[in-house]
Amino acid sequence: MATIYEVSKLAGVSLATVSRVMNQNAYVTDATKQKVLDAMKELNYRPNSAAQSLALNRSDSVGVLVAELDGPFYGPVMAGVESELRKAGKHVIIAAGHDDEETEKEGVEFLIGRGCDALILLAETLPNEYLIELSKRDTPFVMLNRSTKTLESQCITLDNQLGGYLATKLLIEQGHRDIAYISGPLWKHDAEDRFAGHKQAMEEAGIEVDPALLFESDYREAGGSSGFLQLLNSGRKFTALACANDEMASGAMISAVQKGIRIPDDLSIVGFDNVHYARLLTPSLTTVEFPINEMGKMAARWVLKNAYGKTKLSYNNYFSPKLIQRHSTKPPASK
Amino acid sequence: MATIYEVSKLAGVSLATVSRVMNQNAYVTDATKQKVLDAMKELNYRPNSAAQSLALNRSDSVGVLVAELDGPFYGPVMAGVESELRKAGKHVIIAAGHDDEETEKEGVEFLIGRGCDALILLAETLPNEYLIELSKRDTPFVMLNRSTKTLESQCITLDNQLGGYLATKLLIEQGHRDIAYISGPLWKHDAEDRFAGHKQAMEEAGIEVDPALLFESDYREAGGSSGFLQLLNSGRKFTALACANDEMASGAMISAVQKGIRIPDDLSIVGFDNVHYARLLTPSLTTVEFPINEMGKMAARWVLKNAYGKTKLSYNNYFSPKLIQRHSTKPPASK
DNA sequence: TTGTAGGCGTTATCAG
DNA sequence: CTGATAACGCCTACAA
Repeated sequence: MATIYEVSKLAGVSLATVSRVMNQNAYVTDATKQKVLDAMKELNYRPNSAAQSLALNRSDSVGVLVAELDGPFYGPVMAGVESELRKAGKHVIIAAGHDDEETEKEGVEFLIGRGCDALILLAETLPNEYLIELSKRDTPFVMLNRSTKTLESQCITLDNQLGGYLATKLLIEQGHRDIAYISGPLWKHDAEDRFAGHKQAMEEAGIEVDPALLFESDYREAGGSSGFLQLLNSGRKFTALACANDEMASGAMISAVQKGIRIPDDLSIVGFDNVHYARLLTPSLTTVEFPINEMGKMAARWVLKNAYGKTKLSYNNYFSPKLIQRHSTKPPASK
Repeated sequence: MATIYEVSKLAGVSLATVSRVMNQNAYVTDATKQKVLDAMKELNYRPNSAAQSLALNRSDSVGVLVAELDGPFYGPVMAGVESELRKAGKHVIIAAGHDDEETEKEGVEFLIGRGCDALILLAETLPNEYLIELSKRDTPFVMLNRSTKTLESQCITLDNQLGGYLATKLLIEQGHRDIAYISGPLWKHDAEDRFAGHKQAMEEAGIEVDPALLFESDYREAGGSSGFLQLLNSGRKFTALACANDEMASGAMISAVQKGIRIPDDLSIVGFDNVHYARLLTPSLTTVEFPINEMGKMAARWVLKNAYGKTKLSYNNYFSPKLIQRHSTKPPASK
């Protein structure tokens, strides 16, 4: 690979001049500029980014940590981040945290070690203390779907509680009173908030939250299936089921159908996230929209603004969920 | 950030020694080694990877180019690649090509410019000539789901034709004779191959391929919907439909249901890829498995072997598709 | 076993 | 406007 030195020799100028035309940050005669450009073309010159990073103390790459690289939720985040960052000439380095504290920490160190200029973290298991420590180091970072008190300005969040509230409220408005709930792992902040929203809606309607109609699951499809089955076996009747995410809702739906339960006639189901395939289920799933792609873009803009000094950029760091009504919910059959 | 120089000073040794204990590639007294280790800990030292890259001419990162970062197909590829590479201490840099030739080329240059040691390409639009040119440059690369004659050893492929064949053959074996086909964009190699498999099965059964029962679409759900509708409006009867991927199959399925067509009673549908949600559709979708996650891992191993000299590693570069029978297919209703 | 010194490819600060 | 030259942080012969 050609170096800047060879280019300068061929063009008959000094390296400094070559560097100048590359970075267009200083005046160079059109004539010499042309000579340099020609030389670069002829040698098929590409700057060595490691050398640039070293000299500039900046790598033009930002690290993204998500739990998984596949799955209907994380894909759109990365897509949003990448599209926005790429436009700005920045690179995306990705690490998966697999919902494991140790792995997530390793991921962060991995990314920092790689010289990322900033980090975008979608991490559930990292303890607040760790994040606070991290904020004292030199790599700026922004968090998605997580709110840490002392780091508010670095958080891009969705009002999960409102989402949970809207979902259950719809059910109530439709006339349901016996409403079961399958939550995500309650140590996760968003699961906790969504559940709080559910309770809020119930209380507001004067309905007591029956512990027998609650099941704490894992945000996964299989977990939704087994949760539903447990609820069913408990013997307590319910005409509606709210799930803390669409994956569990789809699992529950599959299990319900297998048990001969008709949806929404015998049972209404509402999910959360509005993943891509929610619309494809039969019946199509009523759910709460989580604008995760958009939030990914906002995270990217946060980075552009706060780590790359693009001060003109603006971004949102608070999003509101919206209810998406489809066909998995309807008023309960009158007895 | 502390540098190797500060560590050496604190430990009272030379930089060379520090470097040696870091890289564990030369003998160092246990005593001095300990001193160095202590100093590193105390300063919370992390090597600067840009400097390492510059000195070693190696970045320990590999570039991955896929069409999209979301979607049910690409996620599992990245997950496979990342998991395998991460184990080996390599980083993954991701770029999206968006199925556009110019964007894909930019992506490749972007990745090379970033100093990737190797590339994993899942690119449909890059012309063979470009790839051949690329193979003459210094960054080794492997391609997924694409076979370029002169670059066979760098291709990890699935037998798409066999897959297409299996899908249609199932339909035929079930007694269908009037079989419609919605293909992917035929300029894509895999779409072409899958379609070839379809024709092969038809011919083998002595059934003529009726052009009125073919529709070339775009591999997307909406394309499957509109394709199906066109087929329906053509007036030609068909009792089964093979789609070149699951996304189009799901689109077709949705449209069929909206038209009051029962699946599989009135119409059998088979897809391709076995994406995650194929199982969640109603009825669950019969399809052809594309072990894309596994193939991603293989690509990673190719890189480890061919770009990082891990010669002991072995990998497969040829995969066979398997039919996954579910509930969207059954013998046609007897008239 | 340990230290010295040169080099990796760029950028940036000075002079000129 | 252009050219030396000193960083940037690390690796690796070569010496000691």
